[in-house]
Amino acid sequence: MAANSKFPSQLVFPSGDKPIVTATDVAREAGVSISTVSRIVNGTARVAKDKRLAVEAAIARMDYRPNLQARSLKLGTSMIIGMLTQDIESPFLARVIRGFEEALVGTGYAPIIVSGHWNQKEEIERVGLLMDRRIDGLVVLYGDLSDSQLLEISRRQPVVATGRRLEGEHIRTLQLDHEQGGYIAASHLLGLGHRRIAHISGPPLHTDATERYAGFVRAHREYGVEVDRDIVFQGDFLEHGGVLAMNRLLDCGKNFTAVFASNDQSAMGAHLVMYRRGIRVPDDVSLMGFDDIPAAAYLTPPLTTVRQPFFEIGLYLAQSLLAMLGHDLGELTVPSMELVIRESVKRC
Amino acid sequence: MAANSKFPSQLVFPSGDKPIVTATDVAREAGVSISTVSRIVNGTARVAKDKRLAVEAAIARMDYRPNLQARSLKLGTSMIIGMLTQDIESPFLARVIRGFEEALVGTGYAPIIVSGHWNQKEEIERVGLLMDRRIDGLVVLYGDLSDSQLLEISRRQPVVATGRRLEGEHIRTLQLDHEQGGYIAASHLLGLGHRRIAHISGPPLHTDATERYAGFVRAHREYGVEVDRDIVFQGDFLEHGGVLAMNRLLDCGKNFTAVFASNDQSAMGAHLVMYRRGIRVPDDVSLMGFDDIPAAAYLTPPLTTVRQPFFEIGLYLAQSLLAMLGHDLGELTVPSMELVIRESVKRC
DNA sequence: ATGAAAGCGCTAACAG
DNA sequence: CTGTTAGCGCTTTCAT
Repeated sequence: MAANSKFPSQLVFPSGDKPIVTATDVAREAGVSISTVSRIVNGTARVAKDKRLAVEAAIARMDYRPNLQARSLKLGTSMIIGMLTQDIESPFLARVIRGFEEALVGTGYAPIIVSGHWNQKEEIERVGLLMDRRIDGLVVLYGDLSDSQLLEISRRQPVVATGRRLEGEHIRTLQLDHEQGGYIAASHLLGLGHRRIAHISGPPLHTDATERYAGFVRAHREYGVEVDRDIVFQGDFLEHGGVLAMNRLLDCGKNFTAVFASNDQSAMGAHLVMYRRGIRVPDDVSLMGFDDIPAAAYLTPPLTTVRQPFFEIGLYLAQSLLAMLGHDLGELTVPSMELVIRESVKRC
Repeated sequence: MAANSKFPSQLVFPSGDKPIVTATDVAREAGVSISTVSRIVNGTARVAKDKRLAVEAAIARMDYRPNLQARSLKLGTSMIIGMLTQDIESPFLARVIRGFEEALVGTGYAPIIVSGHWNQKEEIERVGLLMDRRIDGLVVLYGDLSDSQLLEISRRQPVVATGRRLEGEHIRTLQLDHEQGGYIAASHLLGLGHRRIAHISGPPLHTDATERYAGFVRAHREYGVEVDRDIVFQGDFLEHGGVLAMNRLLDCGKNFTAVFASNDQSAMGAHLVMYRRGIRVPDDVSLMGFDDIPAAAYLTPPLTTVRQPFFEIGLYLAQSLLAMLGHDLGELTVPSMELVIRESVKRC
């Protein structure tokens, strides 16, 4: 069997020393036609037992693996899903990706991830590259692409996006209720007796951030307490923005008993500033975050926050996309936010 | 020009409503042959100005984008690089990926990332999937693949791997000097007068971890102080392992003035335990980490640690791989570790 | 049940 | 300078 030790001349050694074997090679080795090989590999039709055995033996012996690119070209489907994320280092985006990835296991689809770095031009370019590879679907995790750009993109392949609400035939969006999240956070503080609550906001154009603030305002209204705009300072959803805002807050001379940071990363920055200035959390001031990133549980004190179900968001996105691709996965449950009480907030 | 409003019948609408246009369509539209289109798109040869203009106009008008899969099939190169990571949520792996990604920008290569979750079986399967897509190169970020498996894989396409040392024609490895890193950490503590230094180790089979410990031991030897094995406890490189180890350490009754955690995540766990038990860092005990993950700078107090240049590691890996793929990028500098002094360690 | 042949979209000889 | 043609590796009619 190992008798034909000389390889057919057309076998190539692309960059390694191991020949790359094609279905044609397997067919020759097994003494059948290439169509038979294909049928066996894909289980597309019945094949006589002896041939099947011969082919399977050849496949194993030669270590044949079908070329997915060729198959894709023929089938008109790449089995790859493009993911546009903003920053692969972001703790919460990473968790969404992880959930998405998890849902894809076993489906044959593989994600290819590109980063846009919150830069519209870059995002467009990267998505273009993805589309050049004929992705079967695209998931857009936040970012600065306009709604109409997204709609246009969805004319090529199904799109699912987070952080916006959008209607379209080949597009699905997931937008959690951030207003409600902000409301939950503020209510918790208000319910514990806090009446002067400072806020570190997010990027002014980021709707997730502005909605959280809106919920913060609504909670105040319900409690009949006025929000003092003098103690809301702008952050940028990053740690450093949190330190800047917290410093300004402390320097403005106004008093307050709690601060609601628009996300955990801002809260971490604020926390550090208070540590530096000898302000104890939560004894001197309570601190509340938003997101529940992995590090939140290991701050000292562990951070009270509103949990966004990132992993489940990833799962949900994958399911929505798969559904548009014709894979039926039954009911989809929309994840919701929930208060995570730890130790950075105390009764006022 | 928009006169021919009826599309050629063979145009298909895969899952969107926008026709997918091929080079053939462009050729027809511009009144030239398909090879001319190819030549213009790739800049492969001189083409008469009028035809070039006509083709470019057609491309713009029809919004043509070459099908990379087809090109790959023809060229025998996919322009995709596979990355096997262990956990996309790991703060340090994410940074390596980011560096890698950065180095790839503009090269035409795109990474596709899969996770192995520190599970050999899973790793093999994912790498197989990657190879089915005929990746042009593979980068292996740590993991449980054996050296011989890696060598075998490198017979198909160039491989670059971290966390081990390995020789092979189509394989390059990057292994930082963790022994030296451990030495740096321990020396810093010893130099500040600490004589009883506890250690939270990493996974016992993880060579990075064992080497760090070896460096820790060497530093002690040089200072002529004995390491007390009773105050080294095993962790797992994760936060929770850090809390478990720290609790055991505190409960064992032995005294110590500093703890060297084998990585920052372990240090975070240990830090939380001390916070809980009212032990002040660094006043009561000094704490030293390893890695310098993003969160390290925002612990309270900010964590003194040994920085691993993850971003640069990513860059380096990309360069090595690109070099094997025939792209000359000049000198490669091997990044080294360095002490990052913050506030979690003080003189004893 | 199986083989021959066409063709997915593209590039690269090879002729003109 | 430009068009014709032969595949890249695969799946899938269409005959047999």
